[in-house]
Amino acid sequence: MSIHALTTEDLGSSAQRERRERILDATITLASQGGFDAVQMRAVADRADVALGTLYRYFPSKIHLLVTALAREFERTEAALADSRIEGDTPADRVVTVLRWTTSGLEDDPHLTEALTRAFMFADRSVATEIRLVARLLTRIVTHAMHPDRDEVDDEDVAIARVVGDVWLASLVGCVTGRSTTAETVAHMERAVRLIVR
Amino acid sequence: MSIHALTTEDLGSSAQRERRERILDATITLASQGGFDAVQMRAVADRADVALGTLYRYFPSKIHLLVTALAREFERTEAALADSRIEGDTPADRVVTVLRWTTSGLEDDPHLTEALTRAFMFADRSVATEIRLVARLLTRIVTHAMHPDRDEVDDEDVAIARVVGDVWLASLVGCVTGRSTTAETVAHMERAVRLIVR
DNA sequence: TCTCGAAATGGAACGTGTTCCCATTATGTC
DNA sequence: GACATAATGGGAACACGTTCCATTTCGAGA
Repeated sequence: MSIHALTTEDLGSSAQRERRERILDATITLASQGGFDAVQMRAVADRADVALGTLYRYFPSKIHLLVTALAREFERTEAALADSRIEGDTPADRVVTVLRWTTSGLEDDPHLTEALTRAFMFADRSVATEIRLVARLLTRIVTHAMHPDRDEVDDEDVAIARVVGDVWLASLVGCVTGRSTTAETVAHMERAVRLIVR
Repeated sequence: MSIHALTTEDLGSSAQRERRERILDATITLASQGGFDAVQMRAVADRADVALGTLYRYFPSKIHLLVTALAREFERTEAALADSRIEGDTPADRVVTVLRWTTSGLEDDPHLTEALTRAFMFADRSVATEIRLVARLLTRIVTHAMHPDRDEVDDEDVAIARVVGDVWLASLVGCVTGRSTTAETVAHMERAVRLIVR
């Protein structure tokens, strides 16, 4: 397995950018229909109208593919949140709002959630770059909810946001593994946030 | 894949109990030598002197196998902790002590840590029983550190312990995916515990 | 327009988790 | 001890992630 996936900048031609988008679209579609197991590399290649070898040239493994798709979703989420005013008077309230909002999005598409979560959790060191990107996005989403007005945040806030992110991920895993229902997950997250964010 | 793994109670004969233990021992040995990828079902079967079909009769998947092995490790950890006096004057101090202790154990055997963590994180609903067992053990270990004297704990404590467990798991994932070093992980966990446990 | 190197294609092939089958062996009952 | 049943052994077979290669297509520069 090669070390690096092709990043957006590497792709000169627009045909390549389009191929890349088609691949990620196909990934999301399949994931959303049948979850992690349904994202089969041959199926992704077929649906994206791309040869298997090409798929592997763009994304060196199924995990890279899914984690990159997750990063793209997060980027869209962040973009959507950047524009909108977040409900809530205190940082904790706003973080809860964002988590609720995100979680309900996931609830609407449990297969997709399962696929992306499991990929993220199963990743190993070779996916470090993509993982870091996702972690950074998640932290930014949380810190932005805490302080929508600020552009800069201090270390303390980042640490808090990371803990919130940890709880969020662990909660997702709990949901995906059937350890807890969505309602329980939301309640747990809310309780955790009120413990952590003050 | 069948739904249930054979639990200890199901195994009448001592030959069966021994086989089961041999399988789990082989799993730990292989995991500790080469991590998740080295735990290959044929290799486990060979080393445990058991046929592949028998292995699958005892543990319906590689994930069941690894998560069960993790549960056994946790049971031993809990037993070891139950006897010993835990250093620290406050609940937070004691929780930090326990996490440090456990984490250093994992640091000594990074391959094993990687194998067990990734299995736990990759598990799906079919492993719910084993996952729940592990989660219960983890919660008990933390609540016991918080209140070594009490036998009963209230809901609040359980909620707190679950958040701590969440952070611990997310930190492990961070370690395994190469997002953070062991030192960073320990620091992050410690900071989180002091935020959460009061 | 032609040429050349890079990218894409189509498909074979390999490794490992998982399933299946059936002959053999242990286990428990009469 | 003989039998019925279940458990085990041994190994082939299948599925899907991944690799590899021969061939074709594409696109930029002469």
